[in-house]
Amino acid sequence: MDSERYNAREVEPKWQRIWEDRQIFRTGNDESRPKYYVLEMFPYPSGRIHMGHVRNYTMGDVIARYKRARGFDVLHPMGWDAFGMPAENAAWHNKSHPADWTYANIASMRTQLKAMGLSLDWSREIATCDPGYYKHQQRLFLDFLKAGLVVRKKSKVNWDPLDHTVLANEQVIDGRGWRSGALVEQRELTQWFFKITDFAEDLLRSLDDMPRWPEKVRLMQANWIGRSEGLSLRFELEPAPQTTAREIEVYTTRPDTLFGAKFLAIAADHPLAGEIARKDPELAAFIAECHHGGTSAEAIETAEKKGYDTGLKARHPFDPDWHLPVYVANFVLMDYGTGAIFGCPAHDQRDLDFANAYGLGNTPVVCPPGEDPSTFTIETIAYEGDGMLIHSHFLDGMTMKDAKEEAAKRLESKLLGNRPQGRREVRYRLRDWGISRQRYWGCPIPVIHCAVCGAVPVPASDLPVELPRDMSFDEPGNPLDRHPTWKHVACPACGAPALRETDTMDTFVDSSWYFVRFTDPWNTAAPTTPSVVEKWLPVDQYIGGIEHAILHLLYARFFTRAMQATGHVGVLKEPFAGLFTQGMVVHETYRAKDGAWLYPAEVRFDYEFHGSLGPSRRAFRIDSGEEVAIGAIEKMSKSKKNTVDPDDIISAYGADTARWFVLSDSPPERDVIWTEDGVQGAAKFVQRLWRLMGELAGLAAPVGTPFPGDMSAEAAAIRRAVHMSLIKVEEDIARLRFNRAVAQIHDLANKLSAAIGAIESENIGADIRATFREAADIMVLMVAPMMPHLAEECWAALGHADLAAGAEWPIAERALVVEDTIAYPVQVNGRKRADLVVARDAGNAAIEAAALALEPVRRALDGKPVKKIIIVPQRIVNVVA
RNA sequence: GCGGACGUGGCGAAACUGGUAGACGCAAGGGACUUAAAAUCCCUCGGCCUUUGGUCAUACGGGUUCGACUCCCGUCGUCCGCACCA
Repeated sequence: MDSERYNAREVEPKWQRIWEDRQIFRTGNDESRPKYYVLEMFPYPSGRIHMGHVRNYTMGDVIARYKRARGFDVLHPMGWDAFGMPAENAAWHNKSHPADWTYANIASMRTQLKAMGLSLDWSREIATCDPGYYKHQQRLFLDFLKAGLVVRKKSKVNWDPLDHTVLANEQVIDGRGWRSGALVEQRELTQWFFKITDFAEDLLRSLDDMPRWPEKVRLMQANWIGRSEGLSLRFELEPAPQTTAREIEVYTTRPDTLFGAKFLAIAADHPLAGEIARKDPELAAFIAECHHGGTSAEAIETAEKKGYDTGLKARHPFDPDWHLPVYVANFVLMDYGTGAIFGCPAHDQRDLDFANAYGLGNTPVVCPPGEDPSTFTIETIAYEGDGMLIHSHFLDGMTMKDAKEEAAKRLESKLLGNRPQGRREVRYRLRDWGISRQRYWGCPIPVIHCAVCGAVPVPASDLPVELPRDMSFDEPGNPLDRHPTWKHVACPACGAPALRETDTMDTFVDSSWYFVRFTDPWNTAAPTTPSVVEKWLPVDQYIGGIEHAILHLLYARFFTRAMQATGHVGVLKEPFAGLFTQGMVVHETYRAKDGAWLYPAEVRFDYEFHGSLGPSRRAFRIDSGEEVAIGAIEKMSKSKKNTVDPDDIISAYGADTARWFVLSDSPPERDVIWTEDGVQGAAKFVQRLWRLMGELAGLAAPVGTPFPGDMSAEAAAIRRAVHMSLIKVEEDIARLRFNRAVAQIHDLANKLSAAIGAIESENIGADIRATFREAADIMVLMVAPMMPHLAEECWAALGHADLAAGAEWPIAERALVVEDTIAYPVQVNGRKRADLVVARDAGNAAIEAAALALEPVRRALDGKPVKKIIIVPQRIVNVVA
């Protein structure tokens, strides 16, 4: 028998070359087969792929190859998210140019990806740093500008003092820059914004219509958009010397609690606070103090509620003689609502904390169910739930909902200064997307600033505004701004000397439309070809990390809408019909006595036994023998040295082994633990499958042999197992449950090995030979999406002249898996006691009689009378005694 | 604080719509082959007991049901997101 080992190192490049020569993964734009667009989030070209990429791209590739086999016209492209700060940092450290650094990284990562055997259409490759790409992005910017979707406004921005750049709110995590980790400062700058808030309602509402997105992601986006329905309400101020202002506008979602109001509070940044502070140094000092408060989670958590009494008095809207004090308070935010609130201590914890600190008291106006309104009081814990209105005049006895409605209605029809005093309003937490970045390595914003004409768009014919090549990166700040000539241009409108915008776009802009560009990357005249976009979008299956649940995915959803509004996309709205967020690749950490982290390759393991406690595992340094602490299993990171380089795995075991392993152990949405044992297990299975297919090739009938008329029971049983596996693997791949598909294939391999073992005679029947032919072919085609190289090699060994990658998916014969007997587990009082095999068409009476006749059932019944017998067809029999 | 997810052998896990808990794999132990090793093949592998059987067991405590890993209530723990959003 052929005992040759499968040599992935030789075989894999061979098939990769053949695939490439025959261009079988090229996708045209004018086929009529049903389309399927698979996309994995494109990588940042850091220089090396990591295991996370391997997992991500393998999953997408399995789907792409499977869908191709099922007759779909599959689009599966790849590109590079190539702008961003690491290139500039590298330029600064190594004196290399960001473009050179980036393109060199792309070249080496492309080689690595190709070694994985991914079925990608490389003819559509794009890099966002390529002028041929960002030219179109600038065009989109200008079209958005014309459509009113871009605005320039002065605003307070999050300034990252380490990266010298502006960050979007989404990029500030716990008060720190998402990349640098530096404490973010507030600065006032004039910035370009995309008006994502114009689409807030639609972005929120459409989430309900995205069944193939994880619930978790939709929820995160909904929370982020943060819709609230409330009332804008103006309080009249008593005349006072501090200010000429006659009113304060607050925003509230709880107009039902107006009769519980004890104070008004405005933000430290509120214009009125600023006005009063000019004449009131004590208030000025208080405002300054508010600004110094940290924005970190801990700082907010522990921050005391503090306020400053302005001395102003506001009139209660339902009782002009009722005056409320007006405070400046540290817990009121200027950038939400109107920057002012009314405080109802009994029903808002923050207000209660504040009221208790300043002795303002509280009046409960909502009585929880089951409480006695006459005795219900609030001390230190506010009641924020539903209930019945009390102490509230005309609202008394109403539910919260009715009271909100009634209060809103009255305030809408009540006039203050010729305008309704209250106005219903929907507010969002979502802010406009600030895209200006003070960096070199990004897409230039195509605008020229003219002293006379203002901000003038660069004419479309002048695009792209290209980044200058001759740069220096030895100082902090924006290199483009320091360039001696680049920014000096003539105003396109009046011809006078003018200055280019030197800010570049947030790199999230680049990734907000790349999936659209992939549909027709050859169009040099326009960003998209709408008819082609129509054909391919939406992406049928998008796969990437959960870390992009909010930022990237929300921006891309916005962009699709904005592109639709500007005619670059047709009727489509949602870019990603199906979203899958895969888990991370994690690994144990190892730490020496001196605290140094060690690579997995520097450690060996021993097992010790402690009786029933099970084995314990210890780790030792290979070089010194010193014992090493086995640490937590964590996301692979260079700093903790718990990384495994895909290149090493591929050269040691082959791409198929790596692919098989990342698919096999854990459900794809969960983290997978990378272990050396696991990889070896995968490698062993590669060899085992190769041997098994070799054995079957020797026993199987030639390709194309029909089944004989007479099939033995053995042959029928094998066919049943094969087709059962096929059905399950189809279901599992369709639902992205790759770990189950892997288990199923293992199982079938076990069964086929057993079948071969059971057949020892020299003269194997024609039925068995034909069955083995079918079994081997189906097995190989099922494995092909996951281990494509091994599949090709087996396919050829099995006598096929064509490519497995081009073969059609086998047709599962469902009739085969139906058995003519059914094995029922028989329970007595819900506890399994016996098995019962009956004919498929046996009636209930026959099943009951047979079940009661079983010896273990009689024993379990122990003479007790049977109350009833439950028979669930095809499932179970339960005898209730 | 608010919202969400999760909790099953030594480990990763599986279990369909409420129907045989632990498929499949890893690790481990025993055996075969071998001068030896690797590779390969076979057997065992949740706990306990009086072991052709019984009993307990899906974080813990209750409930619904003929039947619960699955549904409901409560407790504990872990992880994730948001966070003074009025």
